[in-house]
Amino acid sequence: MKRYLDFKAPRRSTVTMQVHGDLRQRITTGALKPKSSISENEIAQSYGVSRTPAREVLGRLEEEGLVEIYPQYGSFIAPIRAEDILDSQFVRESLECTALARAIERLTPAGEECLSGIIARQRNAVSDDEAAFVMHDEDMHACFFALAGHERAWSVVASAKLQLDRLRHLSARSAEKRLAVLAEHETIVTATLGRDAEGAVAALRHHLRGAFASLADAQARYPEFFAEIGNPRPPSTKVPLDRPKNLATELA
Amino acid sequence: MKRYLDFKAPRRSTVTMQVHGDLRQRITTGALKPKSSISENEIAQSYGVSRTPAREVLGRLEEEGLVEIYPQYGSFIAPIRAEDILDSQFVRESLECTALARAIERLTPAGEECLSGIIARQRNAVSDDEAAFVMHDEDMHACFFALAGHERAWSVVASAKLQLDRLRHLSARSAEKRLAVLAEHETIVTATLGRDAEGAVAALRHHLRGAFASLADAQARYPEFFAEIGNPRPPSTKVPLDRPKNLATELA
DNA sequence: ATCTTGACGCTTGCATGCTAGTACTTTTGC
DNA sequence: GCAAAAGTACTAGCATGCAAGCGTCAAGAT
Repeated sequence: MKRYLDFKAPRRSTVTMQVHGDLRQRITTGALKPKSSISENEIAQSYGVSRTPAREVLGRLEEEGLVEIYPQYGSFIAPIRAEDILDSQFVRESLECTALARAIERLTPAGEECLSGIIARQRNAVSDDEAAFVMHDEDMHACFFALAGHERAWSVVASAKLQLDRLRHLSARSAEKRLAVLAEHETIVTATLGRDAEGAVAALRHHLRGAFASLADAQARYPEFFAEIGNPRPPSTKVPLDRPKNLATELA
Repeated sequence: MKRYLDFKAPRRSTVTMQVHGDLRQRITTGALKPKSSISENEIAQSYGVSRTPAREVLGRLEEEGLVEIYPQYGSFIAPIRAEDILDSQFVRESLECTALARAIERLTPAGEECLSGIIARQRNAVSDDEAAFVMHDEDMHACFFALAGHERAWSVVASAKLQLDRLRHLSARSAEKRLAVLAEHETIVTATLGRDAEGAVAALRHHLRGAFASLADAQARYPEFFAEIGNPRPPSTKVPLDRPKNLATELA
């Protein structure tokens, strides 16, 4: 029996990880369209790997809510569900606003500098480098969690954000919109540096809500990407964390 | 190419699901001790299945933070990490308090009855049926999310709760403690039914914090179950959702 | 013309064999 | 005696084969 080593090098990259990351990006960006078919064999062949890692990737994507697997029938890119968008928004807004408030309580000079630096870098990228702009955007949001002393909680938001990102990529992006986003970021950071917790949280909440305001519009423009109403997401492969009872029915 | 069917029966139970659920419970309840070895072959043999589902289960458990996998060396029940406990507590407290506040805004007679029923059933189980007591406990917390209209957000809390549950099972339970928990629940529900959002949230926050107050004590009593300081959880198999940059170092 | 039925192709679930890499043990060289 | 090096037993990552279940569609019965 091997024994646990308290200091152990982290695991290196595997084929499964790489394919998983690539497919996740292609789904969230919309390169792979919702409801389209995606089988184990298809993944295995297109990436030149065997069915084992392909199968594992499908399982991970299903846990993330990006894929639906129907045994003996097929697997599909999950349609976008309005309820998922709303729930993800709820999770993100709640966690991030709480984190920001706590970050302001603990704000140090080093933290101030970190925030200022992110905004400065984002301002540089606003006009021409969209990839860098998005990266700095995420940095700012993650920074709130780091400053709050709960860096790992950001990963929870990042999971919820997957669904929101799918929606975001359905809307056209432009330099004007990036400018507006930057302005909102600056408002948040300015209030944060001024220790104005209430104002900063309000600005953050407004910023986050703007991101998903396009839900109705996207639903109207791309109805084929959305789930039919009354078609709840099928339960995942993982055994449900709570008991299977449906509380909603008890409330009806 | 198969096509997506909007109305499709959910997938049935698989061997992977069953083993996953069983192992998850045995880890969170402490039946499997942190840092102990758990290999693919061991799982496969003890459950009478092949290595494929066993391997898949290990992967899922790793994503949940309950197992650590070291390639070509072995897999182990993850040690309990104080930082994980604190972050999980942060996530749960933030989401659940937000949900409760929103639930009070939307509270209907049916919702009131649902809450009262849960409390009544829990009161019946307080003295002799611990399993039922815990079940009704979870029901109440999940109910807040259902009443808030974000039932799916509860699954996020349930994930975070896994780490907290591991800690909870290190503390002895007794009928007295159950009575205290019931009293706290009653305080929360009474304030909720009275539309006292501030009081209800405060009571809930106090209730949630009591659950993890035993961290220092457990760490002192069972040091062998906890991770050494400065031994961060190794990155999971899944490609990180955020960029690998460590914001904490930038702040130091 | 319509309905039933059965063969077919495709899918995922699971079993198994092989390989490369790890920590540990033994042997070897001095 | 001791350190370095070769050997060993185990691990997880990956490839591949088989089985069971699903929808599809064509052939046949009514």
